[in-house]
Amino acid sequence: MTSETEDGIVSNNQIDSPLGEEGNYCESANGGVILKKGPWTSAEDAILVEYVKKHGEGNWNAVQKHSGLSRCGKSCRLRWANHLRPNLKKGAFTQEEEQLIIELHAKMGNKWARMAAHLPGRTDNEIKNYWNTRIKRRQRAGLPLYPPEASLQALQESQRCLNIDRIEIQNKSQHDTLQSNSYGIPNVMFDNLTPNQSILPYVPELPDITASSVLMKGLSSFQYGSFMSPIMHRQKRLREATTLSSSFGGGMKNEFHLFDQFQDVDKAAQSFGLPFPFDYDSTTKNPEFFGENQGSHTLANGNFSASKPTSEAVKLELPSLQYAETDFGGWGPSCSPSPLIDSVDTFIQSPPTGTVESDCPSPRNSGLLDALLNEAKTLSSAKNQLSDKSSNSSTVTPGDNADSSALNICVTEWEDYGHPISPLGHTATSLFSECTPISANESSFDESPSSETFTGSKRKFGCSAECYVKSEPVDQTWTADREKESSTWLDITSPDALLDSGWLEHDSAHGKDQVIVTDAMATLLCDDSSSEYKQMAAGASVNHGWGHSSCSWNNMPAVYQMYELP
DNA sequence: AACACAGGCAACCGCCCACTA
DNA sequence: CTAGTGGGCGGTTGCCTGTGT
Repeated sequence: MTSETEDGIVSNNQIDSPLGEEGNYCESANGGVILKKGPWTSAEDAILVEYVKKHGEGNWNAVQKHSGLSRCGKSCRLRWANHLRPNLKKGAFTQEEEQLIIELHAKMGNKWARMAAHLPGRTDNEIKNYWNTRIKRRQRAGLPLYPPEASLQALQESQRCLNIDRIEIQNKSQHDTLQSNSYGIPNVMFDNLTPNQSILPYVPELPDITASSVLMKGLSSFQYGSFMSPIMHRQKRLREATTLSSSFGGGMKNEFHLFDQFQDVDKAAQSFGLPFPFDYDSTTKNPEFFGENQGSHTLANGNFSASKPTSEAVKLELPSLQYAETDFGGWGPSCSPSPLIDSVDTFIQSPPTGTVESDCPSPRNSGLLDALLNEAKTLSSAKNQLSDKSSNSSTVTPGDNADSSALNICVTEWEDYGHPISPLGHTATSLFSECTPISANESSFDESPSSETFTGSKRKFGCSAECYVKSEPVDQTWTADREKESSTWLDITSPDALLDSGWLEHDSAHGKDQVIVTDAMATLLCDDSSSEYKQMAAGASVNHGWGHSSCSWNNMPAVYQMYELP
């Protein structure tokens, strides 16, 4: 807590001594010097500012030696970065900043420092606090974390990323070395770059559906895999504070920088559950889209954030948007809500002990999903064939009504997914019903209207959001067609449903419950890889959930592990 | 008006990782 | 290989403020 208000009024008892006699002290690591903790005094600030003026930033541990300031280096660095640094903005975020934060978070996840790089004068901590507060608010209000605009933008960019990924992989397969360009990124990647991509200027536009995007499309249901990326691969975190701007501008150090960024963008968009290629217009014009996506967002709201080591219960840290939807639209006639939420949530809370990591050297190692993808890619030599097959199975046609509905998540659909044993403690239906269609003018991202609508008093937030939100009118655009669609939704939270749907088959002929991955999924995974997994799956005894698999569960690809039930 | 309570927020701490000498 | 350093991020703490009683 600062000792100084924004007007420069210094609080009492903290003015005179740089040591701040009221402060806490701790033993220094070196020399037994007592270092102060706690709030900074203005005198300390002055010392630090003076030091930085003289010596510049960096070498923070020298501050204490040279200036006599009884603060550890890190404390000095943080103080400088968060409070004393020139050009720091103080005060509330502007609407533009809020919007940018939302967009950035949709793309990056909890990459506060990187987000801060896009917000001059703002610090990562400031953004984090803002976001966490915002999350709480929206969770209570049963609102989605992201407005549709941010979702769509992130989605579009993610599609490009997927395409880039495809190209990169193709490039690798065609050239063992990356000598064609020093970064291993085809020149074509930048040819169609949209110059107005303020958020992700490095993301080029690439046309068409691709093998990897098809995979993503089909597997984006398992976005949790990639959501865990920052957790599971934290050790692989790359330094990229400057790469957002520098990578495209030529400052990129290597291809991994670039692709790590893609990975983050990737994660954001995998969750949208939108058909590919994504038709922006058809969806943005469809009011249902926004409202219905909320359902998943609401779900995600309930799952939000934080990370733990992989070996323990894992909480999600990526934006809810990123695990907002499963994308059965890519597999079936339309996009679906997130039937995996429950099961995946369970999965995440009790992940398999093994680490699903691909040996594939792809730089896009973003977690379970990427691991799967990499495996699939590695195993598959017929990348483009997959695209054909998958596009056949995913009959989404941009622009038509079916497509629009494919983007939608309807209450009734959610009711289909209301799993009685949801570990979330309530069904997806109830979660969805808590959310309210987002209005176009909510693009201000101000939650207060919702608060008023639902509560009239923040105090009332203490009550479950559904107490207030359920009174909101249900999506009136529900149609018979979509209701029909809903009957085709696959509830893969239940192995039975998988079995019923044909995705999995009992092999009762062998006298015991076995699961065989059907060709449909095989197609999705591409034939080569799936055949391998088929064998693995065939050896797994189902026992209502694959947790009792007799084959090596840890060796199962993430996509199958996701089916584990509570 | 006083009080209790809950939420918002700023700021710090601890852990971890990447980089570098 | 190791220690030092900088940096990122999750979590926590405590104060402030608004609201209801």
